[in-house]
Amino acid sequence: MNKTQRTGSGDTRKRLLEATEWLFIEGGYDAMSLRHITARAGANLAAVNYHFGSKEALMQELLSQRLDPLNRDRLHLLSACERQHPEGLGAAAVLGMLFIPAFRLNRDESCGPAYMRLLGRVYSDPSLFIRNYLQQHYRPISGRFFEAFSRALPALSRQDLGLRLHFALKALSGMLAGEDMRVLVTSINQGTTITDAELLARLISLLSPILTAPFGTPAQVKVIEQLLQLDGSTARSGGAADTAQVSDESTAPQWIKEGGLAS
Amino acid sequence: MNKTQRTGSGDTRKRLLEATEWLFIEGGYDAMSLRHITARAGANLAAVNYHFGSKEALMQELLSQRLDPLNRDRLHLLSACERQHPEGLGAAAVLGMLFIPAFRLNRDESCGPAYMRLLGRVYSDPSLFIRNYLQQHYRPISGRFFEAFSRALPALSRQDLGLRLHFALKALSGMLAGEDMRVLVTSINQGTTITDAELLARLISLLSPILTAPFGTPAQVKVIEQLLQLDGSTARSGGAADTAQVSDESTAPQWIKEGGLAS
DNA sequence: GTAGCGTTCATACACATGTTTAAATCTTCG
DNA sequence: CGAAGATTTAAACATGTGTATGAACGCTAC
Repeated sequence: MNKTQRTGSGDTRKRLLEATEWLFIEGGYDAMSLRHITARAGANLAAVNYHFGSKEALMQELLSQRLDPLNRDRLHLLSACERQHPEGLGAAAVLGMLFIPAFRLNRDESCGPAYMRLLGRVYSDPSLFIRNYLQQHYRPISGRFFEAFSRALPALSRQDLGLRLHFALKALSGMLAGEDMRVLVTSINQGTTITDAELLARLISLLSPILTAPFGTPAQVKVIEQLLQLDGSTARSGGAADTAQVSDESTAPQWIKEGGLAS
Repeated sequence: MNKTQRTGSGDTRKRLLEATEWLFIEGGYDAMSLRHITARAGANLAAVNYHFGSKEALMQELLSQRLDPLNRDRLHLLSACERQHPEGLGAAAVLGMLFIPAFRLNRDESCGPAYMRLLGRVYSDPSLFIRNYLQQHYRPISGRFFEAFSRALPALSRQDLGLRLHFALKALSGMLAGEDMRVLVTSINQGTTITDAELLARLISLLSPILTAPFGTPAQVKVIEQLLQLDGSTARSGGAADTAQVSDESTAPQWIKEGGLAS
């Protein structure tokens, strides 16, 4: 389909892709206009439609370049690990297979200047086009990993597992997209940067409880039920009713102490 | 400032607000144009600017109507509970103070048709206007709850706590915004709907480990380090190198078994 | 009835978006 | 050189957006 495309200065294509990547990382798909892209790339407005055909085709090219190697590596790593451990993998290990290739690629300069943030944007972008692209191009890999998680957590129903996975990945992409990675990297002992491996271990530590934590006990449910059934009189009356209303919540302390992790 | 505004048919204002709420829930702030709003409300295009002054003012009015009571209830509930339990609250309890008012308001028909989804949209909308509004109107309450969490989890540094809270709330808003609440409500024992209290208990069960889970052990970090340092040769070479490469990962099984939760 | 006022309406403005066109320019090779 | 083809350019198009204007409508009170 594509001709050789190797004449003249020729790097306009590359510059357009670079500018697109930056602007997408910074603001997402909708906030990234062709005029911004071409201005940043030092190219003419029509260049995008000449070299790629449309804005969506340009974005598709970028996503393909960035995401295809990632998913290929993920599948390879997962398959290889499963082959090597027929006794089964734990949920944390499967999470590792999902993240380790991303961290590997993040080290290559060839894979973009801020690979993690790019990934975060991709997974959390609200644009219909991006969501459709992901749904189409990620079906095989997501199914593959779902099966792996399902084997690692046989006690969970498939619906429950889907819910928890969705929950975990939403948290992750929201984190990757923002500036928060920096915080995650340099936090805790303030100032000292941590290695990729430590960062990865932290991520897995935060995410795997989402997959494995048991649901609330009947006792907790009962306490919450009582808290819920107190009509929200604070909203209507003034402030005097506060103490009177809350004195009804005298059944709470057991749960509050039971569920809490005081120092 | 506002006049009594009580003449003629007069319900245009209300219809505009209702249409705005629906369209915001369905697509977010940017996807919601004045022409869509007015068409859905059966009003003229100019009606928004006549009754509210601008699109942003209209949205601000909606957010104020929906969010102000929520935050007032949250603050009241937290203060009352703290007063009643001077020995301190657990992290799960503070999470409860954050969510219980939302569930209470969700029962009122007067607070909109899909209060939870509205909340999810508000917290996850990428529009600059919405984010600024939240940052301005939520500073007191977020600071207040941060202190409560900080007291409940004194072992965590403030940076660490901020990170984990951000993480947890990203997961939550991503979940609320989608259709996934339905799944959460009707899942597990397929078909049987669960009560609000059970749902709330599940949410807290999923979120509180994010706040309390310890970070990865040095042993895990070491395994991950080794997995990371294998160059991603799968990306470059063909498929024959797979088994050879992965045979280097023979140090993994300890961690994989240690970290996993096999049936 | 008619003046006044709140409300609705059709319309236009200024701007931003993705896309297209045709001319101008550059590069390459016979 | 000079023709052919690839690339760049400026300009326009069609559409969508929030906002503003001035005329028309409907009701109330004098």
